[in-house]
Amino acid sequence: MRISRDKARENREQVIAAASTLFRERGFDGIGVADVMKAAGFTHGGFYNHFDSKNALEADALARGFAEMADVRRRSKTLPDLLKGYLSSASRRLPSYSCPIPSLGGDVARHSPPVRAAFASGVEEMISSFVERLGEEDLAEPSQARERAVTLLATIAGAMMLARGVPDDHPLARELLKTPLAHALAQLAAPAADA
Amino acid sequence: MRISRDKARENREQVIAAASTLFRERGFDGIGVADVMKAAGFTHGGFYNHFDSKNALEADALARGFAEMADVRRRSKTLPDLLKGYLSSASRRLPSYSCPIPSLGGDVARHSPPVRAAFASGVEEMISSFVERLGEEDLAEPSQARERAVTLLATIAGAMMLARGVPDDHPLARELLKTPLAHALAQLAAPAADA
DNA sequence: TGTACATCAGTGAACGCGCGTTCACTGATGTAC
DNA sequence: TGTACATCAGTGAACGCGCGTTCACTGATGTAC
Repeated sequence: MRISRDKARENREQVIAAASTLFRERGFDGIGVADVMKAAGFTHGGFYNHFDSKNALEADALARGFAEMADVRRRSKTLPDLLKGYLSSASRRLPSYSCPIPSLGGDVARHSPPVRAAFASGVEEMISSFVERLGEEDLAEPSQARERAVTLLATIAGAMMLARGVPDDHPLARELLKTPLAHALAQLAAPAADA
Repeated sequence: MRISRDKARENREQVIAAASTLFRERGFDGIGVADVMKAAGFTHGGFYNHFDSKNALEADALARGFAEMADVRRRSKTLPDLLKGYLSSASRRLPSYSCPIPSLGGDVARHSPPVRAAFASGVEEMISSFVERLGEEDLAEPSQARERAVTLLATIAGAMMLARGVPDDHPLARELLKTPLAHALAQLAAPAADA
């Protein structure tokens, strides 16, 4: 049965949304086209009406993940709040609804150019939004805001990746979230403290 | 043809060594048992004489990667030198011979308990060695050394993961190494600067 | 020390499964008149 | 506005390939006497 153009567009979005959460949870290679289509409520055959390949979906799903993060940022009142959420144990437990960088960043380096381009856009967007926040909230010297933002992203993304890799009951699981968070918050409180 | 016990043990090490570099370069899912055996100079059939499963090899290969990093650390005169090497563009280009965290950390969270246990050991070992260096080289207050080391590892591992994900010719590829490195070095130079 | 036999590391074919992709088909939608 | 036809989103079977794992076999090594 054919579907209306609008409905088809909507269905495509459903597929991307499903892929976005599933990839973050299980990795690009841990989820198949059929799994994604099933999660979106379809059979796998129709996939290629919407996407050229699984690779194309990966790029779209990654971009969607970053777009969701932008929403999360918009909902955070302050940068410190945002950091607390980012490095929370809830976030550690739920990669499907968290930043795509810790879960997919390592894989991205080995994926297709469109995936890497989507990754670069998402990373740049996160850095830019941190720069803006640092300025607005008076948390860094304007001349240092960009440097601060870049390092901050590296720290929180790295911390979450490390915390997720370690077994759930390992003391490091907690330490790898708590310590970098405390350190990041302390840095923001002392904007002129480092060179 | 049967092989001597010593030779067999040596062959096993060859397989682990090959797996260690190949997994870092292409990810656990990007390399098959047959690829690893071929790289080590064998046919794939003998694999199960040495390992219970591919999963078991993954754990051993990860541990080997961390052991190689320990060698690299031993060869670095100072912690700043070590950081420069870690965040060098050569290291970005050669994941096979670099720290397993940026390339495999994200995947580890989705792998078997033995792999995660090996990851936790490797991470703890890196943190401990950083703590030691910070103390020996007088780069941090003893009371803050552990916190510094944890955050430092998160920052450099996150930075390398981000830099590798971005396309090679993207400005972020350079910025994501340079900025966190400068920031880390500045922190070490001012050990008492933050709360 | 020498001999006979059991062991087992490595070989290469084969199995079975999952996955990305293709394809013929269906029938409601969109369009041309 | 109504009718006839073309389009195409979604279905479900099928294809082909790669991969983890198994297995019968080989022949040098290790061992028992």
